[in-house]
Amino acid sequence: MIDIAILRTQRDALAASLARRGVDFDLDALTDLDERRRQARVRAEEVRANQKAAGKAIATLVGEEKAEAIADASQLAEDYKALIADADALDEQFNSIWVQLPNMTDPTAADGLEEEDAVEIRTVGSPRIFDFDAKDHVELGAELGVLDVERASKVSGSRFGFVMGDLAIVEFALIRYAMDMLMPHGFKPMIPPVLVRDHALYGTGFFPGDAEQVYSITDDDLFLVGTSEVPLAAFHADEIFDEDELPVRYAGYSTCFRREAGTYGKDTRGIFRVHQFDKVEMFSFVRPEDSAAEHEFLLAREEELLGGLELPYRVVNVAAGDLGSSAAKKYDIEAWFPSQGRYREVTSTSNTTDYQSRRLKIRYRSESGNELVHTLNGTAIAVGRILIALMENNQNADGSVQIPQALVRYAGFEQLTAG
RNA sequence: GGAGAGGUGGCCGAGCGGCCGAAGGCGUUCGCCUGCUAAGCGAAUAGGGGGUGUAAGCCUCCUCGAGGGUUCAAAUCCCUCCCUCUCCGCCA
Repeated sequence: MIDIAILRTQRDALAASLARRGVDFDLDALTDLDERRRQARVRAEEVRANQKAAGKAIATLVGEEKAEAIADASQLAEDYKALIADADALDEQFNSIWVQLPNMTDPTAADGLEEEDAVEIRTVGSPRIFDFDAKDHVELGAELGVLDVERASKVSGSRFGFVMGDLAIVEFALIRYAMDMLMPHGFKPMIPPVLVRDHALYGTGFFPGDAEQVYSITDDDLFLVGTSEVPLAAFHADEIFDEDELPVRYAGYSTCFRREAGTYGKDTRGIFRVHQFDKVEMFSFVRPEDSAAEHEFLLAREEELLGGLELPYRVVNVAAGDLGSSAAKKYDIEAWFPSQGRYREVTSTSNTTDYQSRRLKIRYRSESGNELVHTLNGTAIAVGRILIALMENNQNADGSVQIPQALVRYAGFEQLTAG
């Protein structure tokens, strides 16, 4: 949710921001509604103030005077009820529209509406040229006996996988690798709940917009998170930090659940796009003036992690129209996937400015009063896709897979081999 | 799943129809004092919306878990829901 003051004082900037996202909103109607709701509120409050004053006087009166005063106050109470109902209805009408507005777009976010409009910032490493027929991760995994998607579909349907044996150990290695890399930078390891209540999803901007991507446990009014960003952000809901506590950084490890509604026929092979995967997610709470730098900082951590795994990748600045509702700016890192012959997203880091903190009421005490913090998130390790990238990029002609040096100390072996 | 207790400001904790947005304590901040960062003294100290003002400020409304209700008046009474804790049962 963005600041309502922006509608009143920076309407042109808001209109420009929406235009860059390709979102169409009738701001004139919204401004009109905003004015009417405030007027209604003032009318109701005037009557309420009179009613309260009258009520206080009653306590000091007796007999007929008292009876008369009660009758008068009674009328005021009735009037107030009608007026406040009016004001509340207008508020509700306004808010239902307002929460749908996406975050203000950062001027440095790339122009364009589509995924393809992302602007490449840099490429690191280069795709490997194979002197043998490279296999994809499904084939490699099956032959090595470390990945089974066929049985997964028997058990759970499409878009699931069993990660097995040494490949499972590589996941554990990746997690520890990520934590060891992040902890020195002040990230606290967290294992959050993956079932959350709806306020956490509203607070992070996934509801109402992206509700169709979220698994719901209707019997208990709980929802499975698609990223630990959700519980990590909501962790500090309704709290006020002391300024010197900031920045607060977390590295959350959790399973992530996504319905992938509307992606039929897209990335259907293997575990590239699945309903369930594990991820280490970075999350930061910072002062507003620090968020742009923090965003670069998170990107730097992502590059450090990927670079350490020796994977070829490129960094892109995501187009305004492809940002999602809560991000003002977003960088994706795309690693090279040999079987697809192209770069695909493996991490994503967003500066959500005060969009989430406003909804979650996360503030800090500053000299000029309490202010909303800025929140940012970024993928440290999306396990499934990294496992694919490692297998496909580091495969040998005999179907074995080389483990990057940085992981060997955690995994305890240097290769994935059959048998 | 069964039985009970409770949800009040940064924290603890009183209040149980009107003088309560809320005693008292702790903490924090500012000032004073004391020949050292201790004690003591004084003051300030919840969040949010709206109006007005260049601003400091002033006015006003809402919030004592959430939402309804009773009443001229609700933290206080009634209803529904949520959450936490204790005991029992079950369980990784």
